[in-house]
Amino acid sequence: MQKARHESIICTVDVVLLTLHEGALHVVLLKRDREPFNGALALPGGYIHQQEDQSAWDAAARVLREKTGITAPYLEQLATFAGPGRDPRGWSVSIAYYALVPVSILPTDRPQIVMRPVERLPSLPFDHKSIVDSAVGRVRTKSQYSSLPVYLCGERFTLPQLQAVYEAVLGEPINKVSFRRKLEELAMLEPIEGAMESGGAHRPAQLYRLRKEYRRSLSVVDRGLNPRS
Amino acid sequence: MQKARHESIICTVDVVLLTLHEGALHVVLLKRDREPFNGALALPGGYIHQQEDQSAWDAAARVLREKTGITAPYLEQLATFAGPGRDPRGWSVSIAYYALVPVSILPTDRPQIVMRPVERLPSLPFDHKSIVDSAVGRVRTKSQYSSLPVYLCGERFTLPQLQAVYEAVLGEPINKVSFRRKLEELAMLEPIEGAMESGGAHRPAQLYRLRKEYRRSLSVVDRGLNPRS
DNA sequence: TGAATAGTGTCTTTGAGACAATATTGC
DNA sequence: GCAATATTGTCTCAAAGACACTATTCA
Repeated sequence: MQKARHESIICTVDVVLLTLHEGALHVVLLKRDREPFNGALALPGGYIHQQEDQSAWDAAARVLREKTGITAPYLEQLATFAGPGRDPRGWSVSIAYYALVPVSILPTDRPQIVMRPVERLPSLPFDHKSIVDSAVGRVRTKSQYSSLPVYLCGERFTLPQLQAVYEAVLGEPINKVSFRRKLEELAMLEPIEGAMESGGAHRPAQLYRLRKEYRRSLSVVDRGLNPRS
Repeated sequence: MQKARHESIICTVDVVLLTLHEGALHVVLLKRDREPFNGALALPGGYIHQQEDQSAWDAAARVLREKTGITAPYLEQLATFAGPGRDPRGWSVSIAYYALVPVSILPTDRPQIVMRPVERLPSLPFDHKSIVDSAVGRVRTKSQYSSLPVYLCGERFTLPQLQAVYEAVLGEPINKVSFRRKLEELAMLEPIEGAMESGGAHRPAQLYRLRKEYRRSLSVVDRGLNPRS
């Protein structure tokens, strides 16, 4: 029925780290410092370490931390990419994760870490282009019915800022009234005492933050054939 | 940054094969014929075969075919389960898939293949309970906004039958008019010339089938914060 | 005061559910 | 015709979008 032995398969995790920069989704890429594809820009990734990692999520978080210094963002499994041709070293499995962070927490002092707009990706090694495209699709879909984009904002943000983030991710304008009604319904934000203004010659906007119970999770709206009943 | 060597990790695929039986979702389980957990009921699964499999999907389809005889159902990647504790043999990765089939195509002549309702699962080895629960959750969620449940029907079905399938999967009644409006909108069904009646003393229902372009894919309804614009 | 953007009220449109009328079959 | 279920029409209700009005700040 099946072979008793299994030849060793290359087992890795890759992380699609997304952020918003100049109003557009960007993916964080690293210049590789080893073969294969030494010197090429690629997703942060690495082998699973059986001694350290208690799960694939742990491995992804560790790889992200080791390669970019980023800790504990929103990090979720995307899909697994596997096959004989995606890595020149042989049959390989990559468990892909995606993460969202505000651009402000990205390290700026490491030239090997760069950001590229997801709409104009450079050529990428392995099947990393498919992985990025898949992550972007997932983020767009999930943003339609959840609070996912808040993880692209910093800790404090105004509703107009958050709406701009949603619009950048979804690539289309959103009705302001509906947007605020929906956020009200999701009940995951709380106002902070103290408004911001900076923009200047206009009414300042209320600052909000995620309520504690949503700091690391999502709020999802009901939807479907029959959300009622 | 990372170890140059990677010890061999156990790489498998598992398939959550779901069907509808007596109005309830059931998962197909196999009596294991080898260690570990010899004799226990478990998901059909097996090693990736580097020589044969061109992808993880291929491996899942092969495993399903070899273990149950079922070919080419709706088969989609679910998620990957990995860690040091889920398999007594060591750090393991299982790329899980789920499949939907009409109960009529299940083999009935093999006693090692059984069906269990997903609401009353027997105890399962490995983390197969988590995998099944995850698949059931995915199917329920996806059924809310897509045509997924049609793959639980045979090739020909009436709208009342299909509605009953949706209701069984979602676990709640659906408004008949809305249901038909939604199917109309999805535009994936076509009537077959010829009605069925069997039930007897009442008006017969029109038989439908999937339109060719949807035979192996899904139709998904728009949804979200701003489906318009 | 005027420009600019934040925040809110409300009318309109759209889509889903309720309900019921009509259609068709076997007895 | 009667029972039973399929199919369709239409009214009602709720959510989403459009639009505009008010609020607040700085120059």
